[in-house]
Formats: sequence, C-alpha cells, structure tokens
Amino acid sequence: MAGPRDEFPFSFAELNAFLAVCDEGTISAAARRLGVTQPAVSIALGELEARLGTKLVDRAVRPPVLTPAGALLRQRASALLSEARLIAPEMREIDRGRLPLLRIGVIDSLARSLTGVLVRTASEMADEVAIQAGLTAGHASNLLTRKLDVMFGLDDLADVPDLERWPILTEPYVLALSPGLTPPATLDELRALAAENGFVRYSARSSTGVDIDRHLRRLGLNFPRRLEFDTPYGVLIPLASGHGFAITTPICLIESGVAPDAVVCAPLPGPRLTRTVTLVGHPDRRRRAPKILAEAARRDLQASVAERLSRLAPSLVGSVAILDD
Amino acid sequence: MAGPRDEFPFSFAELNAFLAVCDEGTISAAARRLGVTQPAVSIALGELEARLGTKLVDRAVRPPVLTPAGALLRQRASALLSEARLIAPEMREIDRGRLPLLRIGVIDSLARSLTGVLVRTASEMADEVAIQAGLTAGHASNLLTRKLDVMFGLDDLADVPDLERWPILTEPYVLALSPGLTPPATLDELRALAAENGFVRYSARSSTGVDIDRHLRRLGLNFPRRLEFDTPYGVLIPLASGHGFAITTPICLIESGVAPDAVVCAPLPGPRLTRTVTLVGHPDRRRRAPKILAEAARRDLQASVAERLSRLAPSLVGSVAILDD
DNA sequence: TATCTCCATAAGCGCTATTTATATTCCGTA
DNA sequence: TACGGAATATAAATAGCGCTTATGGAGATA
Repeated sequence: MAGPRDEFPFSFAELNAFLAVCDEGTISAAARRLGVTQPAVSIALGELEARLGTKLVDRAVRPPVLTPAGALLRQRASALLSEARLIAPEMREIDRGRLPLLRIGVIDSLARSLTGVLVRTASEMADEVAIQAGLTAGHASNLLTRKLDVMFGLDDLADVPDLERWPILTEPYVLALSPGLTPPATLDELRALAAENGFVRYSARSSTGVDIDRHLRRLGLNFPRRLEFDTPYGVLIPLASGHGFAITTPICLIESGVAPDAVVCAPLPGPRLTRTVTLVGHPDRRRRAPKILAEAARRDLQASVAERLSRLAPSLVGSVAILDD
Repeated sequence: MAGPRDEFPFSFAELNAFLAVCDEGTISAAARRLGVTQPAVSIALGELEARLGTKLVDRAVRPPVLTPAGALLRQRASALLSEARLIAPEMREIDRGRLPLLRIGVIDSLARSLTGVLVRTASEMADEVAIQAGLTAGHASNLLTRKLDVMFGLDDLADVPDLERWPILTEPYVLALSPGLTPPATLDELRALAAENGFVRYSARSSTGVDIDRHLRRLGLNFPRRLEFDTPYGVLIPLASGHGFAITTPICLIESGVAPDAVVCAPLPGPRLTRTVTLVGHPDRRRRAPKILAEAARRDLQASVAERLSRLAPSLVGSVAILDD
C-alpha cells in the first residue's frame, strides 16, 4: 500500500521523525534517537514539507525554530500518535471478564435525558449500578472489552456477532444558528453563511463529529474550524453569545439545556442526514437487561421529548422518531 | 522511513483499506473503491492481522463479520483517520497568518460554569479553540501527550516539570441528601444514615471519587456501593427521586443543574475534606494563555458562584474560595 | 581564519507493496 | 449432489520508496 500519496501526506514514521526533531532540537540528534542516519531524517522532513506545501522548521537560525505551521503540526501529530500508540495494546486486552455489577454507558447527548430512568430501571435489576457518560467510541471499546454491559450510542457495532441491539431513536441533523441569522435554504446560502459566520463543530473524537465531517466532505463544503467541542452543551454555548452556527440534533438541543431563545433551529440544506441511537449490549439471559433498559428508555423519551422540544424549538417537534423493534 | 515496523503496526493506507473493507463488506469491493487490485487489500489485511496478532475479520462466514478486536480497530481507525484528514487543510490556513489552535480540557464539574467565559477569552487568543469536558485523569494524560494545551482539573501534576500551574478555587466536600432526611451531625449519625439509605458515589475513575473513597476508608466508614456515576449530574439525580445521600461539592451542585428543592445540603461530619481545582498548562510565551485563562475563569466564578449558590443552597454560600496566585 | 558541527544532496541498493496470474474456497442453484 | 460464479488466498515478478554511505556547503566558536 505504498502507492502515490493519495489522501494522507504523511506517514506515522514521518510524523514520528518530525516530533523527534521538535523534541531534540536538531536533525542529527533526532536521527540518533530514532536509530537512523541523519540524511534519513533530513529527507523525511524535506518531503513532509514538500507534500504539505509549507516550511515546518526554520533552519536559517540555530537552533532551528518551528514555524507556526510546524507548531500546529507538532500539536496535531503528537496527539495523533499517542492515540495511535494506544490501539495495539488495547486490542490485545480484549478478553473476557464478568462482574455482577450492571454497567451502563450513555452517549453525552442523552446523558441527562436518560440518567433518571436508567437509575430507576437498573436499580431493580442489579444491586450495583454504574453509569458513565461519554463518547460513543469510548463506550464501544469498553463494551467490547467487557468493561460495560450495555451502551447507548451511535454505533450499533453491526459487524460484531453475539451482541443484542435495540434501536432507540432516529433524528435528523439540523442547523442551529445564533439568533438574528437567517436560516439558509440552499447549499449556496449555507456556503455564504459560513463565509461570514463561524462554524462551531463537534470534535472528531465524537461519532457525531465524524458523521458531520464526512457529510460535509461529500457535499464539498469545507468550513474552517474555529471552535470545537465534544459535548452538545459546548457546541451550543457559543451560538448564544455570538454570530455562529452549528450542525446538531434535536436531542442535543434538549440535552444542552440552553434557553429557548438562545438558538434558532432550521433544517439542514441538501441531502438529509440522520443519526440513530442504539442500545447495544451483551446478551443477558437472566435479567434481560438490554431489552428492559431499551423499553424503559423509549417509554421515557416518548413521554418527554416532544414536550421539551415544543418549548425549545417548536419546528422540531415530530422530527425525533422513537423507535421500536 | 519504511524500515521494520518499529512502533506502529499499521500505516494510514492500511487503516484506510481496513475501513473500506468494513464499509463495503467484501475485500473485492473495497479494492475497487480504493483503486487497487484485490490481492493488495487481501495481503494488506493479512499483514495487519499478523502484526496486531489478532484476527480482525472472520472470513469463514460470508459476508465476513468483524471480530471484537476488529470492531475496536474500526472505531479507533475511523476516529484516527478523520483526525488526520483535517491536518493538511489546517496547515494551509495557518500560512495565511492565522493563529494556531488552543485546546482546553475542563473537568466535568466546571464544564458548564466555565465554557462560556473560556470561549470568549480563548477566541481572542486563537483562531481555533477546542474545549473538551471529561475527567481529570483523561485531561492529564492528554495534557502530557500534548493533546491539550491547558486543563482545569483536580491534579496539579506537581511531579511534571515545565508546566505552569494556576490555582482556581478550593471548596469543601459536603453531604447532599434526599429531601426529608435529617442531616447527621456526627460520624455515628452518618453511619446510621448509611444503614438506612443508599449511598450514591462517584466512580473510582474520577478524582473526586478517589478522594472520597480514601477519606471514607480512613474514617473507617464502609458504605456499600449501590449506584455510581462519574459526573456530578448523575450523582444528584437519584437523590431527587428517592432516599439516598451522596458526598459532593458546592460547585458540583451548581453544575448538576438540579432544582433548588431537589436536594438538601449539609456539612460533612468529621474531619474537613476539600478539593482544589487548578489550571495546568504548557508554557506559552507568546500568548500567555494559561495565565490569562486562569484570571478570566476566576473573575467569572467570583461573579457567579455565590449568586447561584444562594438560590440552590444558601448554607453553602461562602464555602467556595476563589483563589489567586 | 581554522575547525567543528550540522545539514542538504547524490548515488546505490535493499526492501516493501504492488501487479498479474492462478489456485482455492464458499455460496446459491439446478 | 454437482456445477457456475464470485470472493479470497497464494505465487512470482516488478517497480518504487526510503534507507545508507559519501561528500560538499553553511553557520558557530575559538
């Protein structure tokens, strides 16, 4: 797979080399630390710069100093690599272990909405209940490593056999705008809006953020990032106090707890994009925990979502579909 | 830099190929989408499995299904790649004189209180701002791996050199009880309370939970766990709807957003136990981000904490000390 | 100015990933 | 149960990438 550099203008090794240069201060020292010769690092760095189209380090002065672009790459690369380094160890850890406890992971955008009903329901099934809020990816890996028994998230892990799946709800992604902004009706208007106003995004750590990124990429929309968050609350806060817009969902709007007049909602121009929250869990023959929790969650949401939306964003009432099997 | 696979048992292209296989369902289809031949993908996948030491897809059945390890890799890889895809476009932006990213981690119990002021302050220092909420431990490791520039948390990372530290606030742990329960005045009364009512605890993943556990252990108190959460909101929800008690802090009470009459607060009998929130950050010579963010956060809290507490729990007004250097 | 260190470039080469070609396995269907 | 088609694995050949050694130039220190 070493063909022409299609999509990624860098390799792990190159990023690693670059970081070594940042840490060590010189190319020679970095080469020593990496256990390769000096020209190897020199060339790698040069090609990295060529492919990125930017100088990364200013070698005119000594010791070499990072350019602004280099400083950014350092941030990004070191985050990326420390993330990558975790993957292999985690995969080795996938074994099985069982605890009597009932452990439930809930995606951030449903944490507040569901915690109450989950506590009530789960308390009747288990003596000990642990509930954690977080991102889908974290819950999924915890589920697969059996650190969780069930999770509410955006990934139904369809490829994994021997898991139970209970769909909870489907909802559209919508635009959320600062009050005063005119909702765009077409993609061109959306593009114009983005030229004048900041786009507040979910981070790529969240499934929601990944979904939205991919959708925008397919539409050829390339909003600059200015503000990013990994929770619904974070995304909506900046809208209330300035000129900006975000892509979010009705449930996220409810979860964020913003005031009714702080944000204006509108449909997302272009192709429809939705997300589905699914309960995924290890089968539990005795307690039937996945099924019972799913049904309780649905009942609770059925009773509360429309009512809350009618106060926050009447136009979105009916957009959230609580599912059944 | 294509020597023996030292540290990373995969390349971007291989992860991309694996994701294509996940999406398309078959190796052949993935190869078509990637514009390579089928054996290329087949071999790449096989070597990926060999290097990771795990089967990723079960090809015995058709269509192939992911193993648990494969599902985990899918999660991780897709997050990693969507993060990586953003890097190059961003670097082009930087050359147009934009300021680099500022990434801030905030402990869950201050997330809502601080997000607004942090967005306002950080936006003036950087063109891009990322704020994530979570647990202190996660932020600390992200800070050390440079995935974060500054963090607000309960750990000042005193052992790590070359970090700036700015104390934000100190507050006591207090008891929170379901309405109707009588606040215990002594440790014996607390023990009696625990015999009759459920103790809702913070999970051991959170610094707060670890602190409380240790304190209780020293006092010889051994409450059975029944319910545990890792966010302030989660801990207080069960109290509002049943007979139980928890140990929490004034800031957590504010953060949770519970109604004023849902919970009753009282001092914690026995030795005083407090916690201190500190801002820790990488030094930032140019922008002075840690100092400026700390000062803005203090000002904001100074203005808002007492006011909010007076509505929620008048007896706690004055218990939170906003610090200075 | 001399010297040391660091860096860039050039040439050669080994290795890796790709391709084409072919065998094998699995599934649906007659 | 036998057969056709599709998907996958394997083998051999090839091409390209990145490594090394060798060498010249540039900056810092005395």
